[in-house]
Amino acid sequence: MERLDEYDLKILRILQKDSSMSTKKIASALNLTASPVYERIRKLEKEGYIKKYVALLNKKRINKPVTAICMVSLRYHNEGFIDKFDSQIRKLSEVQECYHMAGKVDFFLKINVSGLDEYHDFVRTKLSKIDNIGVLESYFVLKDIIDTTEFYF
Amino acid sequence: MERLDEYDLKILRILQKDSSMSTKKIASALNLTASPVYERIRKLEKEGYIKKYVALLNKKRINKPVTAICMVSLRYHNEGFIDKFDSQIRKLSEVQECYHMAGKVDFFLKINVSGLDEYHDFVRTKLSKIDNIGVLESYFVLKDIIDTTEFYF
DNA sequence: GGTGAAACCAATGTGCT
DNA sequence: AGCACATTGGTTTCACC
Repeated sequence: MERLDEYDLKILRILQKDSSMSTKKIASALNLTASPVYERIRKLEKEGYIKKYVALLNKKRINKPVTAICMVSLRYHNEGFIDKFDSQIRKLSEVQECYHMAGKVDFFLKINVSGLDEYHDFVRTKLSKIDNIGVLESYFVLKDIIDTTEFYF
Repeated sequence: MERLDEYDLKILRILQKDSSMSTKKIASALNLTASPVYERIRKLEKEGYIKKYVALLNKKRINKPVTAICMVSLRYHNEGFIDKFDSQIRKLSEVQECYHMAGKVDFFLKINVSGLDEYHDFVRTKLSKIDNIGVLESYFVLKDIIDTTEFYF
């Protein structure tokens, strides 16, 4: 599929809001029958538009109420050091997002923990043990204003 | 999560990795039958551990390859101004995450766009139109190192 | 590309242990 | 709490348009 038509876009918009909707229900929302919707969804999966289906959990309910944003800059910036940071940060399961950035800050991290004690422990025994960290600044989330996985199109 | 036993935790771990797994398949992974697994999943939904089920899309495939992190600080910090920022930022569909922070930076934003032109436009015609913004700093993602919705427990 | 029917199989509900 | 079985209803395929 080289290009998505309006039906495909609508299917993607629905599925990224609620993937538990049945093919039948999506079909009736689009004034189609189940078969073409079923085939389109399969195609969107196969061609990589849909990465995966997941359950989103309530972080407060599962005892990870504290979110921190952490900005990291390395001391040295040759390729080896960046790759080394990459491979070490991937092992830290508290990190939900980590982006390599352009500019003064090298990495943004989003970290979920049960409380400040666990965060302290995370920084002390895990994050700060990674080689070559120059600057490390932590910020705590007071309130989630927007937190979605949807893309607008 | 005092009320959750090891089965519940395993179910949550599976569903946040892949919610398209059938009840039967989850059951056989836990050495159980479908009925108790089905009832546990219902309970986890009803009691708010599971917020929703969604499809995660491939941002490059759907033409939103550029991610920016934006740090915003307000000029004035009385309650009215914070609420006003809150209600105005929610209307901007490019923003996938927005957190109200403790400390020097007031808000972190994650923004997805099709390219730098669209980002320029977003900042010029939408973000900078919000009242009371003091500092606005943008950073661009070079590479996603970790980008998951899973919580580790 | 879409429709509708048929076969198949998972989700769901009940009753037993 | 879990298991087994029955029913409902969604998924998937396919012949036809």
